[in-house]
Amino acid sequence: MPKKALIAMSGGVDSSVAAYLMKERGFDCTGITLKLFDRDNEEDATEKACCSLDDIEDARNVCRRLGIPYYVYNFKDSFRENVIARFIDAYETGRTPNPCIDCNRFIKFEKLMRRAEELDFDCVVTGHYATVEYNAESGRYLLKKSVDLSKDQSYVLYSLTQEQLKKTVFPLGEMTKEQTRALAGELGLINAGKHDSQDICFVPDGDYARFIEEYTGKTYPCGDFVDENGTVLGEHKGIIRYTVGQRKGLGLALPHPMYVKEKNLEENKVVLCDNAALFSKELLANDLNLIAFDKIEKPLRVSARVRYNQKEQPATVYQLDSDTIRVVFDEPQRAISKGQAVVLYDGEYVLGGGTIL
RNA sequence: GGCCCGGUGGUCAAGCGGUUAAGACACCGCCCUUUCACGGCGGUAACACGGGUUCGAUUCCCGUCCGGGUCA
Repeated sequence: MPKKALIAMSGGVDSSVAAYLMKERGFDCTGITLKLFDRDNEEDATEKACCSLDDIEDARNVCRRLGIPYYVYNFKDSFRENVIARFIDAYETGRTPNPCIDCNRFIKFEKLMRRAEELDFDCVVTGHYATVEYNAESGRYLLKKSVDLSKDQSYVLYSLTQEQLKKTVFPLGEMTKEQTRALAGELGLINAGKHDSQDICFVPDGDYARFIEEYTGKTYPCGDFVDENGTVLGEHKGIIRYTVGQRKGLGLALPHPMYVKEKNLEENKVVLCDNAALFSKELLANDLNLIAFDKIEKPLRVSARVRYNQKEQPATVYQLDSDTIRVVFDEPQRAISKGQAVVLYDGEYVLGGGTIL
């Protein structure tokens, strides 16, 4: 009796090849696409974002070619609740969310995984570039970077629990992106040349601030840009439009480039500074999820990232309580932003991570 | 009203009798990127106006207009 695999397919190359690989490995595969939201204007839905009709047609096409069943699951409600609402809330409270992490945490590996269990699937499969490895010694499932470090997505998967990792397969973890595309080409998959997704999937034009305003029907008032002394430098266009470390879009002509240092919600002010003032040495994070062990008993040396595309930085981690850690970097880090994730690594392994406070 | 100073791209700001009229910041595009950002590369864009002087005026002179300062 072959194991049953549920393949989460976006319509892109990666998950399509993942489906193929699982089939090759002898799994009884079923492809599905999550319908996460409705597009307002379908014409706008370029290949940049998922969930368009084209993407569903591509996924369906691939499944037909692979000879596996295909379904579309409607997860719009939970996506709205767990991803979009949290995304908006974060911006409204002065943080900078990472919706991809929430989508993995609450949708793909939570809601979808539960659905898969109900339907007696043995595992959930995605096209992420990362690897799950069982460690017999510790009896734990470990999350590891993909061999293609340039495409590694372990950062956005740090929230996976042992139960989730146990039932997760990432068939692309040992492949490079080039190999994936080449294989898709050999197989004649319709999306072999389709470009990678980017931007926030539910904000296809990249203007997330406009999305929030349209979605909520609110407008976010203008306020002052001030320097670190409180001197007014200009007017900002609504506090949701800025994130710590941001330079572009300020619209200010000053002698030097200026960056967002922090956002003051109470006074609706955005504080600016020069690049050097953006660095800080430590942070607190909650939403702690540890993968490699249950808790951090004593100060732990790690390398850590505070943003998706960042080189890891040496640091020491202290666990403060079951949900909170303190991370002290050896060298000050630039633009640590509330709402982004710190992810802790030991070499190729993800130890865990949390949401920056 | 008199006197003085200044008016160069969106902003700031070089320069000067003959230049492709710098640069910075902003803006736009591309690249990077399954978040937001950072970053890299490239791009659009200016001599207030009217007269002179000169072979030639952004540059010198004179007016006009507009700022700022100052003096009864």
